[in-house]
Amino acid sequence: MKIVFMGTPEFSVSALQKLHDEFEVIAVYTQPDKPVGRGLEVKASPVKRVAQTLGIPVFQPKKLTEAGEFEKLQAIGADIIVVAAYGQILKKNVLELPRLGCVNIHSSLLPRWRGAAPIQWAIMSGDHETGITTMKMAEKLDAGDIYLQKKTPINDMDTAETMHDRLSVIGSELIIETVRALESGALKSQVQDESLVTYAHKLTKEMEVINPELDAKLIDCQIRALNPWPGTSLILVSGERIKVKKARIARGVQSQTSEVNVSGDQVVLGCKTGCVELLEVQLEGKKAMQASSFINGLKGQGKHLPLKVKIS
RNA sequence: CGCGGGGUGGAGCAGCCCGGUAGCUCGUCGGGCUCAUAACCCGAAGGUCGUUGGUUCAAAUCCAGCCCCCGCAA
Repeated sequence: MKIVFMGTPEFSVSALQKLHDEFEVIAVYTQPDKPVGRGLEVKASPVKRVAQTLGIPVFQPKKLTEAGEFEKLQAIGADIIVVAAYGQILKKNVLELPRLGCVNIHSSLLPRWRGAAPIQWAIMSGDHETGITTMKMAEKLDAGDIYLQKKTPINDMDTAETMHDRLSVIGSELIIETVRALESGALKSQVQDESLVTYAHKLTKEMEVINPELDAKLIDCQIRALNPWPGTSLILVSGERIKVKKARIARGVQSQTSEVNVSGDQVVLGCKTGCVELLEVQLEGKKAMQASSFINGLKGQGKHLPLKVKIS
């Protein structure tokens, strides 16, 4: 069983490792190294770094459709191609190349949340569960026939990060099952119900700003969905930006809408309905800190509550 | 050479420009007040001021190098 693996971010790493343990991964495709982070250092993708330690040949075409790339892939001679957040669209010729086809690991319960940010959108929308889908890839993005699915609940304190980590592991397990079943020819696929399709479009920086004139419930979902990236921020009337790293729905407290206040030992943001308790915040250039520490710091500087939040 | 902020008792900050006495808001410990308290009052412990070197009679403070943390942008 010869596998070509295509993936790029951290999410794909555990799948690659498991596939390497169970089968023969003969090549890895990942996005080209690019300048990233402070100082714009050129960095290899997480998948590339792991592939190299495993001694698997790495290919990084800028575009899989470039001249000569298809022939290279063809020459590798895979039985199956496994794709996990690779970051490139595969054309028909590639999809039809391997004997057992191209299989994708997608982190949602398709047909819900096709697209680039399924984990985040599931949390943002207040879904109570999400999961992993493996599917036979089609030309249309995330629209292929479903092989296997596995659910996992979204709990009150789950963030995109905790879900990402859990789903990454589930994904690696499910892809093993899927490949095994495909190998034995015992796997049936199921067409997606187009009437249930929703799209999880790409996240943007603009989504990080908290609008205090929304329900506390929605703001809580936003904070958990956008953690750790792009994060969520309160923009104060004074122009200061306060990143909210951790929060939860507050109970039994009140605060004026769009104001940050202290109620008992809680630091709360008044929303349209209800309040959100701020647990961990971060100022520009500062480390994340407990909300109570933040309040201590304010007092030390002679600043006073409440803090007014800019309404967007 | 992408732009920028920061490292000061357990936490968060001020002090640095204009070198010379360690400050503020909390926390901790002891005592007091109170029917009581996360409130109030009194007191105490706890800091090689990131690190190395330089300037100086004197450096948290000025200068140079190094280490670490973080925001923006990508």
